[in-house]
Amino acid sequence: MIIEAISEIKRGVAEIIDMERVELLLKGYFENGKNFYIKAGFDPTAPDLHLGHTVLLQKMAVLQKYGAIVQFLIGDFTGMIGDPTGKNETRKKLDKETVLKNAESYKEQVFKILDPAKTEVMFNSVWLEKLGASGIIELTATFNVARMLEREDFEKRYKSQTPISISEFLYPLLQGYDSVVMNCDIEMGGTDQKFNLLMGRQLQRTYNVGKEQAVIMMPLLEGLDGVNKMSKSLNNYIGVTDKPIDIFGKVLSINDDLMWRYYELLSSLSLDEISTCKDDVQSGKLHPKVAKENLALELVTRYHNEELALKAKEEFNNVHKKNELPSDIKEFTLKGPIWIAKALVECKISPSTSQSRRDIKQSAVKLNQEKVSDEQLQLDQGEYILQIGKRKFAKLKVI
RNA sequence: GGUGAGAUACUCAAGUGGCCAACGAGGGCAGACUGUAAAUCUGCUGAUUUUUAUCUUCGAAGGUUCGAAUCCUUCUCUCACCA
Repeated sequence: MIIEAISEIKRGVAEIIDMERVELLLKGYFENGKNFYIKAGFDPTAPDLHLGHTVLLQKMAVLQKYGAIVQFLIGDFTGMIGDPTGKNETRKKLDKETVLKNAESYKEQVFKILDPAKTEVMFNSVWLEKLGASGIIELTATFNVARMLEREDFEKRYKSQTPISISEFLYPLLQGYDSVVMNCDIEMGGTDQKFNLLMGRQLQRTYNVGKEQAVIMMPLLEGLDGVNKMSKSLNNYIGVTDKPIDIFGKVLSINDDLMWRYYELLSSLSLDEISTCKDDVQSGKLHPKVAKENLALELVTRYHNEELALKAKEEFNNVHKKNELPSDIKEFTLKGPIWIAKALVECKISPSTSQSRRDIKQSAVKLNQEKVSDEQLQLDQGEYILQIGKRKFAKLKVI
């Protein structure tokens, strides 16, 4: 029983620090029904969860089955510093109202995966605001600059002469302090969080809370481009609230290598099933597109339902194979006569008339499924379907 | 506090008085080929119905000049060395 649990927990993880502790916690649950706490921090600004987040959430859901209570921490205080991991940018502090609203939105999305009965939502401003200057000084005294600079991204930036602000040094310290206050047993995060995660362990020791958290790190899911990590700002993400057709389409647009990565980290298929599937594709028994469709179906089903998933597949094939139009094109009504380049801008499928002209010149623009070659074209009264490239559509009524 | 170097479009990075809306690379968009995949090839990539034109843009504000990303002054920010 425990052994099965362990192998399920280990699947796909990048690294576990202090595996003995994890095993101990599991043992406590299986033998005495003792629960334990798992902390995971989230940024308060972006309540749009995408599949990159779900890698982590799915793993937490697994742990919930084995006695974990998830401490879902919303970093409303640390959020204003900005995590130095990756990009650096000092953010404005959000007001309470917005934070609470975002939290609600988080819950809505998170509970598609996590068990609400075993989840506590927390805000770190509750204790960090009370910390005060003396508390912060005490905290900073536990660490030295050289150690801080050991951290890979700091080191890189330091060597490449990219500025690092002092406040960024504070971020990992505060995140670590969260662990002290929350008294958590395990903290989870992406591999890019390693330094921050270890900080919690370190500070729990320094502050003598009587335990040192184990750390479970999940790999970062690559975004649709297959290179960068999935993120909202790079616009290479699949959101859990995306429409079925969008999830389906986005999954189909990833390249074949990436598909296996997604299978491994997102699918609920067992590793054996996945490797069989992979073999079949390699031997030509299974078309890679079908394998991709199966994955897409699974994901749409998870975040919507099976019926919608099948519908999305049908729609997708209609649009792209048979060249039909998608079913839910946005509609606009404009006064005519109107210049086509302008109409494209008004329908929000082109950023400027200059861009429209360029697209027309490259015969990327279609009017009622026919290529447009005259960039001066005026549209009179009537209904039209405008299209740029393969993905941008709009329905236009000219009055 | 002192000295020196630097800031160019989404990013990196050329350009040191007119030929600069600004080389090149990456990214992005589009076309061909496909499985709306990848790879590859091609075109485009500030704005505007004055489109072989006009307007705005090379950290900010002024100045010199017929003309400035380029020269001068002040300011802001970054980095390095010294203290």
